Order: sequence, then C-alpha cells, then structure tokens
Amino acid sequence: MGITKSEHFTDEQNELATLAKAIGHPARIAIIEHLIKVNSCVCGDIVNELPLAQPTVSQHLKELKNAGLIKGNFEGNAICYCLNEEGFNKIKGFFQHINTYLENKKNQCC
Amino acid sequence: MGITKSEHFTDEQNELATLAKAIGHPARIAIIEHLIKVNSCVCGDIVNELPLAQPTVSQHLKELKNAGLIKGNFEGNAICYCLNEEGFNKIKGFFQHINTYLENKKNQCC
DNA sequence: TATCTATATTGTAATATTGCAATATAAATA
DNA sequence: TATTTATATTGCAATATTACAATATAGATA
Repeated sequence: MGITKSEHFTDEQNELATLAKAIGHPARIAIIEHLIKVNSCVCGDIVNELPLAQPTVSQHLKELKNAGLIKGNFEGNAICYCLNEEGFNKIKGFFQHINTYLENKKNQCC
Repeated sequence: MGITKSEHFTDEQNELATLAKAIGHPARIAIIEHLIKVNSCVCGDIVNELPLAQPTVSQHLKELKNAGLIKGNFEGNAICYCLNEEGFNKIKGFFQHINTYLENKKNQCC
C-alpha cells in the first residue's frame, strides 16, 4: 500500500526511521558531504554541485530541513544552509548503541 | 519520476544511501533493536514481535539482508537472524565524520 | 510418506518518492 | 518601479515502497 503503519511503532522508532530515510538518498548524502567539505554556511551553490535540476535540489533540501538534519537562514536574497546538530545527535545514540553491541557480542551463530 | 539518478553519484554515496534507506523504516528499526535486545540469533520470533503480517516482515528482513545489515542462517527449518557487522561498519565512518565535524565547527552563521 | 511448521514468493492495490518544466515568490539592485 | 537573482511551489509522469492474501517451498517429525 505504500503507507507505513507508523501508529504501531514507538515515537522513537518512527523518529529514527524518518532521519535515516532522509539520509537515504545519494543526492542528500552529497548535500551533507558538501556542507561538511566547505565548512561554512553555503549560500546557494548546492544546485551547481549536484547533477539535478534546481527544483529537485530544492525538494531534497526541504526534506533534509523537515527531518531536522540541516538548517537554512535567509541571508539577503540567498539562503545559507548548514548541518543541524540536533538531528544528527538523535541518530548518534542509535548507532553508538549498535556499535557497542557489535563490539561486545559473543557466541553468535552467524 | 521515482527513479533515483544513481549514476550521477559516487559508489560510496550510493552505498551509504542504500544503507540509510534500509534503516529508514520503523519496522526495520524495530527488527534491529530486537536483534540487539535479545543478544542472540533470533529464530523466527520476529514476526510475533512486529505488528505486521508474516509476508511483510519477511519482506523487511529481505531488505535488511540485501543491504548487508543482517545475516540469516538456516537452522533446521527455522532461520537465525543477527546483525551483520560489515554493513554497520560502513555507515559508522560516515557518522563519525559528521560528528567530528560538528564537534569542531566554529563561526557558523546558523 | 504425509503432515506440520517456518519462511519465502507472487500478485496486487494503495500510497510515496523522484525528477523536472513551468511558474511563483521575494529580496537586491539598476 | 522594473529587472535580475535565488529559491520555492505546483503539477504531473514514471517508478518505488508498503502491506497483505494466497500460495509455494523446505526442513522436521509423526
């Protein structure tokens, strides 16, 4: 049906899924990597960095913003984008949990 | 169009996106959390743990397996599932990169 | 071998996502 | 104010995802 049964899962599970889903597209990975690479707020050159049309990039930026992974400030007629620490911190705990588990697990059959 | 232009992105970007996308569903988060919680290979009780029909769970398990995030071994007529370290290690680096960046970034406008 | 149990596959309907052309908006500047 | 520049929104077509009933498969056991 294409419709996720969110109501049957916990808020935390839904939130983590939303964050991971937002990261789950190569264009959005590329945007995140670019924001890190230039190490400053980026005013609009993201469209030129990506092999996609402007409306498509705008849509991807919107999804990252909605998920809480990037922030955008108006700066004149342009917009400055940068990573939103809050969003990434929420995922951080999840992966730390997994890594700690994987480092310590023993007696596994697979 | 619903079709991702993977060919325009690097292999690494596509791979990270595939992994994140696989994690990006609450049912699959729940599966991962369950595998950690029981701290052993799980033989089939995953269907009972989730509020979804058996074929749907089977489909989610397949997606996690295809992405390299879990492994499954036949154990009699059941199957043992557990986390696949390899898949999670691939994402680990990405998030470490982001976290290191976020901890050190300064002079940001947003 | 027949049956049971556990899991996978197939087929299908509903919904979501991706991408872009066309267009709208909004601030800056001529 | 008219124009330019940067970004967002709308509308739409193509494809992907989600969910499940029905069915298939495959090993275990009676």
